[in-house]
Amino acid sequence: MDEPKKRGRQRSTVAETAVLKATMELLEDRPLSSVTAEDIASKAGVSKATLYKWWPNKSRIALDAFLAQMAEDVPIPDTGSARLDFLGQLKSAIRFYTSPRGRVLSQFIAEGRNDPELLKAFQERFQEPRRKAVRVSWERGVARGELRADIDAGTVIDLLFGPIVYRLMTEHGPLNDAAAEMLVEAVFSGITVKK
Amino acid sequence: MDEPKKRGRQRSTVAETAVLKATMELLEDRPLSSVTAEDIASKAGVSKATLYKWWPNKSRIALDAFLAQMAEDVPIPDTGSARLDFLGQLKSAIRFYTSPRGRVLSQFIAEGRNDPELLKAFQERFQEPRRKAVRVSWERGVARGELRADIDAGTVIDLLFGPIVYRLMTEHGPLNDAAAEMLVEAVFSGITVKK
Amino acid sequence: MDEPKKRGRQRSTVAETAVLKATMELLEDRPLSSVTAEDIASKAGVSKATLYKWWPNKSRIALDAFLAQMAEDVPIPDTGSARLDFLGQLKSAIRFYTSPRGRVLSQFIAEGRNDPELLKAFQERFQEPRRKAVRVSWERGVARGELRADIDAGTVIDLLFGPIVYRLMTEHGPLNDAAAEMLVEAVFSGITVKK
Amino acid sequence: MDEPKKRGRQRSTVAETAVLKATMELLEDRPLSSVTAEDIASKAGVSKATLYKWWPNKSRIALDAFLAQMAEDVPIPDTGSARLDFLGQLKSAIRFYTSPRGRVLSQFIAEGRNDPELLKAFQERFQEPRRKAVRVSWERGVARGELRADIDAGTVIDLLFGPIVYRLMTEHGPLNDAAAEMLVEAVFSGITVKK
DNA sequence: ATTTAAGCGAGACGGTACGTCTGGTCTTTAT
DNA sequence: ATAAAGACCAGACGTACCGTCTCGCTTAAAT
Repeated sequence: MDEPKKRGRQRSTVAETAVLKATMELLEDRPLSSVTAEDIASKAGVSKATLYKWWPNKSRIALDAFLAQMAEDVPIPDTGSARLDFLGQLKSAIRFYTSPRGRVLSQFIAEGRNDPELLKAFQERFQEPRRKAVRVSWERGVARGELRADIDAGTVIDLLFGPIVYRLMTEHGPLNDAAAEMLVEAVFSGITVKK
Repeated sequence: MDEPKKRGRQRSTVAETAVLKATMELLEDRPLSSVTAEDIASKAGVSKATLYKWWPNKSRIALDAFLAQMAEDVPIPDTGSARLDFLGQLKSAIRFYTSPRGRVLSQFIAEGRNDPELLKAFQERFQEPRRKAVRVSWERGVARGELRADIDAGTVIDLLFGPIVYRLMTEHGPLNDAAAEMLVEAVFSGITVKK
Repeated sequence: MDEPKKRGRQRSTVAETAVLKATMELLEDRPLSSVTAEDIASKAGVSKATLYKWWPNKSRIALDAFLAQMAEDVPIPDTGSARLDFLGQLKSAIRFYTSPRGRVLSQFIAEGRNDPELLKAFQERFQEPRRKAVRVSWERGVARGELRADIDAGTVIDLLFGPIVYRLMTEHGPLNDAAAEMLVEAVFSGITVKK
Repeated sequence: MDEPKKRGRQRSTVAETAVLKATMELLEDRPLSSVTAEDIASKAGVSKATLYKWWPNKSRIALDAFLAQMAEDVPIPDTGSARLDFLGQLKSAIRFYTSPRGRVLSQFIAEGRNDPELLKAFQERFQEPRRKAVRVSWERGVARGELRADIDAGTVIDLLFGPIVYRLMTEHGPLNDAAAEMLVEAVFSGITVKK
């Protein structure tokens, strides 16, 4: 590789890892707003200066911590049936969103309201890869002639994931396998009565 | 009436109105997190003590300010067609969400992550009445035989409004009349190819 | 008196007194540079915000603390003999400078090197009153015909107090009654051999 | 020569000189407290580690920088008149103290309040040689019968230099040739009226 | 008419987190 | 071995905002 191998002390991977790990553990316990930079620093055994040397603020540390423990690449199911593919994706999304680690996600969406940079980073590094995976399933279904070519992928993705995100944020409805199944059924068949 | 007419100086409606008005004006400019209690107090010509006498915290002032300027009751369209009813409701929701005043709404959902009380109040006083209006349309459609009786109203409401809230929170897709039409089309007809 | 009695909560004299007292106690133990604002706040049972509301920085708190425990007005001895007056003033200055509280004084002169505002305040509020008292003694001596009218008071004051301040700052010589007597003898009689 | 020529890279005299020069230039501009170790390192083109390898702390670098640019040995005037000798020494001291480089001196006295080691080093390496030179003049004057043998040299030195140091530290009076002359006149003749 | 129980504006206060800064140490690679 | 680069820790700094509190004034029902 063409790494020029910088002079001087190298960035401590130990410190970075410790920070991300400590942050994630704290976030599983309590909301980002109640985790302080000092909490992170002391739990990670790192100085606050180091935190602010590498990250612009607390939220970005949290985002990195969150992403670091996510699988690198998003699996794309291929059952041969678009419906089953989507159902699988929905169910696994729901399972993750409702896990201790996944709950953190709603914090980023919330924090994104006050921090456009964070929102952008979150979109690029978390949302986009996942939306892309769904898009692939969609295109396969269209290619197979199962799905309507006249609807755009973005609309469909939001149709499936919007309700889930909505429930994640406001907790007004169930988030479980049954919910996934109902959504998929409605989206696939439509809500109207067929003659 | 059964007002015992309390002794002493009465609560100043002038002050309350001024607070709600000032708050709303501030919220149209910048996010709740950057509006301070002092900002509100000084803009309203009111003391901070008065604020905290009547509201438990800043967010609840904001919520009251937001609700105060909303129409008392939610109109329920009745065109005779469930599809047109929903389309109208969606479009008007989108128009509101994207207005200066409507944008504030996302702040409450965000703030709700750290403040369960606020979330609850927001749900009861804002969400529920609107969801109820949609539910009425749904039931009319079912009664008319247009819509499937085997899908529950909650699922359908989230199917229509989830994508919009999702886009409101993360700004990843368009929020306009066209989006409303695409959503309604997909939800009504389903996404599969009919033979 | 015509104090219009300001509206709102009055400045807490309790807090102010506590701050000054705590600060002075800390300063008797260790140098200003090692006393932190937080030390003062916590020892005084006051918040850091209150500190910075009333004082621009730590040094000014220290100066106020120092001055608060000094006698309001400087006594001017009047023995009828300029020599005895000066000797008394010198001895009591030395006694104070070498006391735990007096040692703090050198901190202000030192800190004054980095903080012109502090130096100015220190001069006006501590030095000037004391120099004035000596000046009065000087003028009495001149009026009585004991002391030379052709030397200016400033020079004489510095001749008496310069050596003491010098020793206070660099600790290179004794600071006691004997030193005061030697200084006075030399200054009064001159250092040359009289025929 | 018999230097065993140690293995490895030799201590860079270039680096040392650069550090001292850079430090002195910085100190002529602004107080020691606002010159950071990093300022010195970067201006000297040297790493901070090198600084702390050769000097225990910032103040000691400054002291070395200050002393490096002073004449090695202090001239001892010998006009045959103690009064003229002292006057010359006083004037040249004042001229130096008020020069850009000389002003730095007050920083060491100030810093000495928090750093006894520094004070000690400053005394030994700067003060003592200068005091010794004055002491020699004093002894010559005593030997010639001009000056009183019953006053100790330390007292006289402080009588002459104390006022100057005092004015250097608190800037309350003039520091110039005229001041030197007034001091010498007062110290030599005494402040009392002779019959 | 007088009391008395609020309500209110002004603004001080304690608490607590923020993000910045500097001093001084340590690690890595280059000389 | 010594240097330059630069990451690192410790911990103080001064600022900001929250929500509470105290003060003295005003208002209006109850006496």
